[in-house]
Formats: sequence, C-alpha cells, structure tokens
Amino acid sequence: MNAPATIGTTEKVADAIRSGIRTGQFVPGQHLVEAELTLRLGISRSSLREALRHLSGDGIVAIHRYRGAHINRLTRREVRDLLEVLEQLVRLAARLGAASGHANRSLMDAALHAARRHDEDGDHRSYIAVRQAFYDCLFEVAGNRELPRVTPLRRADLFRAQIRPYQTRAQQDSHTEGYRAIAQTVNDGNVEAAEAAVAALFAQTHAMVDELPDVAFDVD
Amino acid sequence: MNAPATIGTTEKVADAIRSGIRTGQFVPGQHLVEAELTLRLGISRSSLREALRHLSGDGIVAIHRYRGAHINRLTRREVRDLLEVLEQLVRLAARLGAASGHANRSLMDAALHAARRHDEDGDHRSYIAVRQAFYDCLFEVAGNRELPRVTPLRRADLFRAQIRPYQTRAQQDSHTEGYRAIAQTVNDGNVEAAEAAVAALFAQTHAMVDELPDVAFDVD
DNA sequence: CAGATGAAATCGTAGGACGATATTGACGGC
DNA sequence: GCCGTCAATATCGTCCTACGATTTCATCTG
Repeated sequence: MNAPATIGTTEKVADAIRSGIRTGQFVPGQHLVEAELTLRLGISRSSLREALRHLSGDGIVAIHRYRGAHINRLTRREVRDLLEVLEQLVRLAARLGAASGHANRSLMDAALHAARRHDEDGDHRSYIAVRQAFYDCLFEVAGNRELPRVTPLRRADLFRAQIRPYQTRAQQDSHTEGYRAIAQTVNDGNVEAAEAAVAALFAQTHAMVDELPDVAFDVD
Repeated sequence: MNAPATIGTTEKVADAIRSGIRTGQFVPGQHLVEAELTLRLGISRSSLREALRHLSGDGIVAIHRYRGAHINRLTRREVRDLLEVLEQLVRLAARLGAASGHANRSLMDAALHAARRHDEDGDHRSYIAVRQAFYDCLFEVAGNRELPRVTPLRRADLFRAQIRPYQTRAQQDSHTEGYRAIAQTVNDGNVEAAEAAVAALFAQTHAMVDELPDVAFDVD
C-alpha cells in the first residue's frame, strides 16, 4: 500500500550513482560526462539528466552550467557544518526513539547484530551497510517521517568516501561501538543517556576531522 | 565568484512553481499536467520534467508513476513532524548566531524593519517575504552553510499555504513578533534566551496546528 | 613564452515518437 | 438500479535527434 509502486529509471540511476559512491566506483570530485554515463548505464540522456538533477538536490553532485556535473567533494568546513547539522537531527531521532518506548526494538537489535557480524569481515562496504541499517532503524523507531527526508545521510556518504583512505580500523570499530551505545540507550528508553551517546559519537567524529590531513578535503 | 554563474531554465521553472505556491497561484493538492505547464511556462517538456524532479527532491511536489505530479498537501501528522524537525534546525541556527557575536546585525535589523513595515500592509505575500528574509538572515549570521540546504523551509511553505484561509491576523502578528524576539536575543548574543525564543515560537505554532480544522489538512 | 584563435567537446533546451499505464466512461449481467 | 468487465482516451516514461551556447584545449602568431 505504502510502497511507491514500480521503480522508475530515474531512481535506479540515482541509486546506482549513490551506491557507486559507497563502493568507490565513483570518487568525490570526479567529473561526470553525460555521454559516457548514458552508455555505461544503458539509458537515455533525458533520464540521466533527471537523475543528476535529483542528486544535485541532495547535494551529492554539483552541476555547473555548460561544464557538467561532478561528484561533490567537501571542504573541511563543509564537513564540520554537515556534522553540526547531522548531530542535531540524530539527537532528535534518539530522543524521540527513547521517549516513546516503541516496540521495534528487535529491528534495532538486528541492525546491531549485523554490525558485529560484518565488523569481523572488516569490509568497508559492510561498514556502510551497517550505518545505513542503523539509521533506517533509528528513524523508524523515532516515528518522525520528516527526519529521513531531511537528514543529509547521502551527503555524509561523501564524507565517508573522502576519508576512507585515512581512517584506521580502530576508528571504524570505535564508530560502530558508538552506534551500539546509541541503540542500547534508545532501547532502554533512557532519553538523557541516548542524547549523551549521540553527542559522544559526534564529538569523536569531530576530533577525527580535526586530525585528518588537508589532502582528504577539497580546498576552500 | 561564489555566484552560480548564469541561471538556467530548470531553476527558473522551479522558482516559478515555488513562488506560485506562495502567491496562491498553485494550491497544495493541485494536479500538475506536463502538457499544460509546458504551454503555460513556454518551455519544453525536458526542462519541465527536470524542474519537477528537482522539486520532488525538496518534497514540494510528489510524482506518481504514470499519474503525474501534484503539489504536496501535508497531513496534520506530517506538519507536526515537519515542525519538530524545523525547530531543531532553527534552534541550532539561533544558538550559533547568538554564540558567535557576528557583525551582520544590520541585516537582521533590516529584516525586522521590513517585517514591521510590511506588517502594516497586512498582505500575505509580504508575510511570506518577511519570513524568507528572516531565515536567510538567520542562516547567514549562524554561518553554517549546511543549514540552509537542509532546512525544509520550502516544505513549510506548503504548510503556510494550506493554513492560510484559517489563520487570523492576530496569529500572523504573533508569529512575526516571535521572529522579532528571536532576532533580538540572537543580536544580544544571549544563547539561552535565543533558544527559548525559538522554542516559544514553535510551541505557539504547534498549538495553532492543534486548533486548526481537519479540512486544512490532507487525509492520512 | 604570452596571448589570440579556432576546432572539438560538452552541455542546455527543444521537440517528436512510441510503448506503458491509469483513468474514465460505456456496456452488459445480476 | 448496482456492480464488474472492457475498450477508449489521456497522460506519463523513456528514447531519440537536432542545434545553438559555452567551455576547453591545442594551435598559431607575435
């Protein structure tokens, strides 16, 4: 009922590019030539352009008139701004999720179990998948349907892709541990602890951003 | 330098629809037929479809496969969710603006002066213009460039358009007074008071939503 | 080597074509 | 008279071609 019926070409293309960013197939800063992409994806230019327009709305690609589209590459400042906004929204989600002792705790648990299992693989794709599952679940528990629409998770994927080469395994583990802590406190219905857990996770991420080399970011 | 160079047809069309919503030319729930709009706006279908895709990303229009696009009409619940998210983001903006005693106080003052002057006209368009100017200014003072990208102000315009017939003049005045209070506290650099002013404004809006008749909203 | 210049590449927009699907209204059975 | 079936129509989704506009880049000239 709630399903958006059939899926269109535009969405498929947008998903292809989004997941291409997560898998490393597309790199932040990369120039996207329409003619090449239409061949590669086997679609028409109209569909591709609609998809690019869609992605530009999410801040994933930037379109410059007569110069084409390219995968956005964030500056250090843009990352800080992004994290600042993201933290508020995740805090809201955690607060709402913890406040209304919702039934969907199993979902959250599932996401976390998946986290641990994939954690052992040490694969980056699984790390991203865990992140996605975690947020999907968190938003569902929060019960606010505006939250997933507004939260710039796709934009954060750009950040993840940029810092990938400079992130240690320990940092990843520490990050997923942050997810676990949030899930724990939300499931316990402990509003204050949940907000604190979110704050801790983002404080850690901010610290990481400060330590990363300039080369990981776009110039201002 | 930072200007997005020349403006394209797609953006013009999107702006036309957005401002059409504010002026009442387009009504939430209205069906948008591509053939009609291409004639009315004097553009090709390609450009129109790109614009519609862009707007759908902002949640302003909804596109259903083979059934076309229509201006979104929010349910009461969607409005509540929207306000909940919006409040967090505006709070962040107010906090940031108040914290860093930025120089752009004149801008904020200008927006508020315009508010009072237009207030005397009692025109709805001016009310919307004031709102836009206020938020533009607030975001600039906050200095977080992710904030204007993420904040669902365009979606809130839908809400404004829906409740327009049921909103009293006193409520409008009270709302602009809320803006004034936020601007005041932000300019004073009083972080706590600024957050409190935002909370008060949204509490008032939530109360209004509770009192509005069902007919003002879409069915669930 | 700096700047002008022209060709090539690429984008922006228009417009047509055709299959796919939803909507609508007519039709007949109950 | 009401309800399900079915065809006609409207509209959308996608592809295609075309051509002007603009940038980009290699080349030429001084």
